[in-house]
Amino acid sequence: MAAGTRNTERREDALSRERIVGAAVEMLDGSGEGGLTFRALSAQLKTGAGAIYWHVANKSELLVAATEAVLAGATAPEAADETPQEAIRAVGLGLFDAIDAHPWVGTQLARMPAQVAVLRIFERIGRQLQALGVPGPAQFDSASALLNYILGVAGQNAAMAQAVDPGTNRTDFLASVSTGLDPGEFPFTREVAGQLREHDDREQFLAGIDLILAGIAALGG
Amino acid sequence: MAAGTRNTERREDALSRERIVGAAVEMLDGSGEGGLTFRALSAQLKTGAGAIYWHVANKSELLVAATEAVLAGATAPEAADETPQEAIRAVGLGLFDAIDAHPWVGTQLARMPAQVAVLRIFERIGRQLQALGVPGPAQFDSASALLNYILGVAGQNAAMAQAVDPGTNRTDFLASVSTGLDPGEFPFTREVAGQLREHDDREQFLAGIDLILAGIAALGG
DNA sequence: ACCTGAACACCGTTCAAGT
DNA sequence: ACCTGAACACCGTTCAAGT
Repeated sequence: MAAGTRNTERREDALSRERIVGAAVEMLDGSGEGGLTFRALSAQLKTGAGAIYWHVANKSELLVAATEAVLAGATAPEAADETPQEAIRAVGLGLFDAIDAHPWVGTQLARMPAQVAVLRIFERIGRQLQALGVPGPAQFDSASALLNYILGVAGQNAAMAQAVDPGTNRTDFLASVSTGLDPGEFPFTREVAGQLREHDDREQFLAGIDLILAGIAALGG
Repeated sequence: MAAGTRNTERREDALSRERIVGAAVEMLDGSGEGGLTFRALSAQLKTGAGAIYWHVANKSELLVAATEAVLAGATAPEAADETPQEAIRAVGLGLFDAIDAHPWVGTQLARMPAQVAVLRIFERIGRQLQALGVPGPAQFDSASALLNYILGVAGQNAAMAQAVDPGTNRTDFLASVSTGLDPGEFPFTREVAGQLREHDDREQFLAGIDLILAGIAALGG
């Protein structure tokens, strides 16, 4: 019962769904999507591989649960004094930052449709659009546009994090890719790559949201 | 040398990268992402599993090549009489329809960053924005917003196609999901689900593009 | 140069058997 | 009720050996 001095993992008595999901999140954070294995997971939890299946149906369900676990903490607590636009930006940023910290979440959101976590984002966006006064028929299209944009960014960020090895940063990677492009075929891409230095992914994400919000305002009026 | 009467697959003499990629596309179309296997592929090509590795480095490269092969035919031929907005819509629709026919392409685009196919879309969008007169500093953000939106839709469509079994349609699936949601927690989502009947994915996709284009026009001054 | 196919090092998942 | 761990049916990839 006494805690060991240098023993990091405490010997919790029973296996539980929470412990399994927690360990899965840790493994996903530490070694990426390929790092999560029922063998590695059971080794870390000090059980047999099949024990996990008593608490979790399969790997897909485990990934969904891990995504939920991460996103539960990512949804900001709805400040009362913010405008609908600010609220939408906050929802987006919460997701952006969560995926920045856990890139595998981005892949997961893009893979499974109508996941509860995705529906929750959709719901929050939709309510803010209603508060914003977007007319009924346009609400569906507007919420979908915002959600799809956010999921698109999420997916690209996740893909980038997976492809670029942890040492180098994204900007260097993209810059090197674009330098290799044929100037005749890719003039725009190469020109824009020059602005990569003073470029911030997070700011660009927000700029995109503002663009869509401006469009909603323009068409709704 | 004479063609068999009832023999569907002609016995082409040599294995080649093109034949491999072609067979891979067929298998992906027919049995989805999980259906593409080096064993199944080599069986259909009537060779050993390892033979493929002489023409293709690994499965990841094969998927990229298959995506390129499909998208090569999807890029519309740049009509001369269309406005920049129409051209952007056309690029988007070409991609939308290609992914509708080959859902695995959507997943693939979301998975690998800076794929040539993606850069080609980015380039075409960017050039149309220049033609539209979008000021230099805003071009990068605007092109990124459009690309991320398009990729987001692509990913969601792909996920949907993978999750819903071929028999049922998406609308029924989404409707049944939303009916199961707690009305107190998901009022907007449930309300919007009622509009699902008279809803068209393709039209909603275009509505989103128009929303972003309107935002670009509004912010561009 | 190109192909064969057995072998290697893995997977997710199942299931009899234990406590 | 919960856990164990061997076994099953797969994977992608490699590589000696063939032609």
